[in-house]
Amino acid sequence: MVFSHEIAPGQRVNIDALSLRLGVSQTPIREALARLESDGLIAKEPLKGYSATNLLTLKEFGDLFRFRLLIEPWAAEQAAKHIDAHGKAALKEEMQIAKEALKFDDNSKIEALTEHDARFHSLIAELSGNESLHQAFERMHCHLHLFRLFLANQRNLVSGEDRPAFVSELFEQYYQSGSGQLAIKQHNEIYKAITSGDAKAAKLAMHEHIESSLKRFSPAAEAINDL
Amino acid sequence: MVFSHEIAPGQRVNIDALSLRLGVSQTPIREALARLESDGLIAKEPLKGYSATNLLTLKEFGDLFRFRLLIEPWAAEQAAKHIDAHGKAALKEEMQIAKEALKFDDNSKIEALTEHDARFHSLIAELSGNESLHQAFERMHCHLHLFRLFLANQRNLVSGEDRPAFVSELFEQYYQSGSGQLAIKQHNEIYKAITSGDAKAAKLAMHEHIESSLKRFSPAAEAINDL
DNA sequence: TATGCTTCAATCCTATAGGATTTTCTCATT
DNA sequence: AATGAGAAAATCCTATAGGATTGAAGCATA
Repeated sequence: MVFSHEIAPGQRVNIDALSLRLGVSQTPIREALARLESDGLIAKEPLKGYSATNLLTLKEFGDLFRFRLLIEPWAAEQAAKHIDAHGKAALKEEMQIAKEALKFDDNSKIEALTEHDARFHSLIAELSGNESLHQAFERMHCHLHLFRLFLANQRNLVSGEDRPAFVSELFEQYYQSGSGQLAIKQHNEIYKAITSGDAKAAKLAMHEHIESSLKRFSPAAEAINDL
Repeated sequence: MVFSHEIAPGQRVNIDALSLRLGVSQTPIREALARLESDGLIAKEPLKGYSATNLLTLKEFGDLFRFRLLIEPWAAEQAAKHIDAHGKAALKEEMQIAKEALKFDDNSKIEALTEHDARFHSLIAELSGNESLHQAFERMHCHLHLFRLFLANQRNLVSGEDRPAFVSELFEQYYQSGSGQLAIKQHNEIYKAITSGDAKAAKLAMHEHIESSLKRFSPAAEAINDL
């Protein structure tokens, strides 16, 4: 419900209402909220209640990408060093899904590519073989994922002239057929480097991909920060 | 209770018993366990119950240190770049505590230095200015902290001849007055580099400190893994 | 008209009880 | 003596009810 913005960023979460809505009692609701709090998706104020956390601020957005630039190129490098048949198959399958997704229509394509991107980076974190890195990545990545789902949601909700310029720009530059396959091309570079065991190339390709990503999303992050 | 080994690694956690023991009902117990599960300190098996997670395996131990080698030198580097008066004061105070702790007797010294080490590294992660890194560090570090508290506990519990060799060796090498101040010396190197704004030196000093730490603790990690 | 106090509603927080599942113990059979 | 089935105990899981705290509305007074 947080990811689908059924519970919007900043919105308060009523335990009683959720309990009725989902047809379960309050105890399992409270457990779930406690877990989400650990993930940073829900904030708790004692004696006041729970509420969904706000979207990333501009600083948090920058911190997240600088952290990604620190750990993900290394993860790709390690993945290239340790890659095996099982890992190759998993990567190949994920790339196949991405290629199929490019044939979808706009809305479906955006949704499919967003999900693909999350799985692709998560997979490489896993293939790094370092459990600490993998866990750290997963915990961090859900915030970025939420950020992008928010953008996709904005594109669907706000139609025509009311739609903020940065939203239209972002999606036309990124997801449309022209340069829209850019991310997939970059993923493919990373994929080839890892499966061929070229650690150095994998590291470099990941670094460039994340920097490219940062440049694309920065205007959106700034616009959201000013809201 | 997990940190103090009142709940030992691997031991099952009975909700009813905890509820009686702490004088509260089951609901707040369940919430706390849900949070600890997110931290990886407690594991849940549905319809079976909760139990404290086991100590780090040898692989997890290695993963954790390789991850530290990736993020902490960078954190020290960033801290040196962004250091301000407030940060300098905090670091200075922490180093002062460490120097005082060296005067304590054996048991108190070990306890104090373990706590100091946790705070020192955490502080630098914070001073890096990167919130993503700081959070990732905190989540990971509690496992290492638990690992070392376990060692300190072993030293207290197992007396004389029954004490495993690696436990005695570790503490004599590390905490005793001879080379025991090694970690503090290394901390001091890092401290000086950061406060003087020498980013390169801070990064290097942190890297060497963690590698040194890894060498000291590896025998213990292997021995525990074989238990 | 603005400020402060009181009262009421909403919501969180906790406690207790009952149903469901798992585990363990006992007993009978091979 | 060992194995399998059945029953009982332990434990988890959920639901409901009541106490405690917070926030807002209403009223009186300066």
